[in-house]
Parts: sequence; C-alpha cells; structure tokens
Amino acid sequence: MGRSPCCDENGLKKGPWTPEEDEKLVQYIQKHGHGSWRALPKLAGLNRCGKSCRLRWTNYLRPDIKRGNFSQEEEQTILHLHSVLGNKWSAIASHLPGRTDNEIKNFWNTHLKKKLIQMGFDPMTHQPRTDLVSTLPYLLALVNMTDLMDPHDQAVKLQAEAVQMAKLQYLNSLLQSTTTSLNPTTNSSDQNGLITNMETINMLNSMANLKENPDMMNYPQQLNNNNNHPGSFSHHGIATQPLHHPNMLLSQMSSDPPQVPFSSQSCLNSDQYQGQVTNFTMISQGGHQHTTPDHDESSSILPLSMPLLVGDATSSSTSHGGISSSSYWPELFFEDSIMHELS
DNA sequence: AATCCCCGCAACCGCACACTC
DNA sequence: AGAGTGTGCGGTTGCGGGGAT
Repeated sequence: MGRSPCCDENGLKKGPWTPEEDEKLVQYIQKHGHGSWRALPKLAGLNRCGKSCRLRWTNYLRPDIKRGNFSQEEEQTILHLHSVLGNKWSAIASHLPGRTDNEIKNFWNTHLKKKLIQMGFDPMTHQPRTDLVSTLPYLLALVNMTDLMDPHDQAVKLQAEAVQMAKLQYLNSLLQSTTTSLNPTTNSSDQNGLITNMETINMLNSMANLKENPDMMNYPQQLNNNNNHPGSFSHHGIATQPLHHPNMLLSQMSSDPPQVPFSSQSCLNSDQYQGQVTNFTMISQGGHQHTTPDHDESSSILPLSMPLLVGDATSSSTSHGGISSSSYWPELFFEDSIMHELS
C-alpha cells in the first residue's frame, strides 16, 4: 500500500512556528473548529501540513494547556500511572488536566527516568535493579557519606550499618564476578574496571574495624517494625521494608529535600532523624530469593539489592535540624563511567 | 570573550488503527 | 475485501539556551 507522509508535499514549511503562524491557527480554530486537519492549513492560510497544525494546537496553542513545572502531586501521579500503564502517554495525560502527552513524555525522559535509574530502579518495571552496575553508585555514595559523619549520631549509625552491608554485598558480588586473585600487590582492575584488588582489601579492613567498634552496632528500636512485607526480614533488630514498595518509591522520588541525609553538616546536628533500612533481598547463587530472618555474613547467600536509608517524605525537611534543600544526591559521587553505563 | 558541551523541549517521523468508499 | 484517508500515539531528532571551560 504505502502512504506518503503528509509533509512530503513540496513547499510546505517545517520547523519552529512563528507567532504569525500561531495567530493564524488559533484564530481559525476559534472561529471554525479544526474540522479536518488535512484541509485546515489551506483554509487557515498556513503553509503547513495538517499534522503539523494538529501537533502545534494540541501541544502548545490549546487554551487549556497548563504550562510550567510539574508539581510534586503531578510527578507522583505520573510515576504511579507509568508503573501501571507503561509508556501510554496519552492515557497518563488524560489523568493530568492541562498536560499533554508530549509534555509528560518529555518530563519522563528528561527527569523521572534518570531519577529512577540513579536510585537503582529499572524505569520500565519500577523494580529495583539487582545487577552490580546499578547498585554500585549507591555503595560509593554511602561510603563517601559516612566518611564525613559523626559516628555518634543515630542516623549515622544507621547509615554505617547500611554501608557495611553494602560493602559486604559489593564484595560478594565482586568476588563472584572477578576471576583475578586477591593479591594486594597486583592492584589490578577487575573486568569492569571499577575497582582494584587493593580497594577490596581496604573494604575488608574497614569491615574488620566495625567489629572492633560494637557501639556502631547498637541501633534504635523505634524504627519501623512492620515486618509483614514479603521479602522482609529483621537484621540486628531493624525491621525492613522492600525498597520497591510503591509508597516508599513515591516518597523517595517526590521529596525535596531528599530523605537521605547526604549533607554531612546537617547530619552532625541531627538528633531526631528517623529512618528505615530497606530490605536486603537475599539471592542465592542459583538465583533463588530468600527471606532471611537474620543476616549471616559467612553464608554463601549473596545480598544483591541495594541498602538505603530513607526518611519520611513529609517530615524530613524539618526533622533533620535544619537539613538544607541542597543536600546531596548520590550522583554527585558517581564515576562518569558508571553514569555512562547506567544511562 | 569565545568556544564547547550538555540538557530540555518543541517538532518531526513512522507506524497503527479506525473508518469510509 | 482492499485501497485510501484521517487521526492518534510513541519514539526520535535537532535546535536553542545556559553553564562550564
């Protein structure tokens, strides 16, 4: 069959619209309605194809278009609808008055998708990514953070726990993926070029330090004690919750400032921070998931999902003793090569 | 001040589907 | 039934602005 594109006809203008063209289009539609889009350009005195006119009208000139930044509520709506509908932009747009599918699509591609990826979520499935590459950025962020923090701060203690778990997780993954021996004299990169054997040794050393500081292992009991989620388990008295729980995801995505207290100065002053450690999904080497009542560091079970501390979306801005909205997101610590891999 | 680079967004493109003749 | 048309949708492109160097 085959059908020539509507804009193939010679002489039809393409590209950005001028104010004069906009004016013509608006005036014509206000007077006559759009009717047949194919016929409209001639009738309106425009040297454009009908398709171009329709797009210009629906995405830009329509009087009920809402312009400007997306609100947090809109952002949450998009996230939720996308998790249900996928890339059905027009369907999503129908739930957001004044927003066009094109606008939502652009917002998704330029903001929300990146946010999800950087948080370790698969933007298509809205589930945590369990591959090593996706979890590494968080590990690096956590390691960088706790190096700067007051070790007596409650939130920092929690963070330290997450870091140690993350280190262990990363080590396990690394040891699984690399075929090189742990020889500190070689200091060679692993197959991904992301870490050296010397770094591995350093990590092991820092974990040994943790065991020499049992104070770091005393955690508050007032944390979320809901252990009903599938896949949850208690670790050292800390109730856990799957990171991909929808409410948690939305909470993490929408809150500004972020719930993770990456501002070291703010954390030093914080005595009210209440957070929760997300779950450590235990995946055996055979790929089977486990709900583990307690974490056994010596077991062959590999923790492959990413631990994170998250706060309450609504109270985080006030309960951190003045945590600023310029708190750091983890990507500040990311290696370029990792970001390239993630994108 | 000039140039480069990145990012966001408007617009384009191709495809699919419904409908008409 | 099949060709042609109109419209909508989702993916992609490329321009322009702004920040970095």
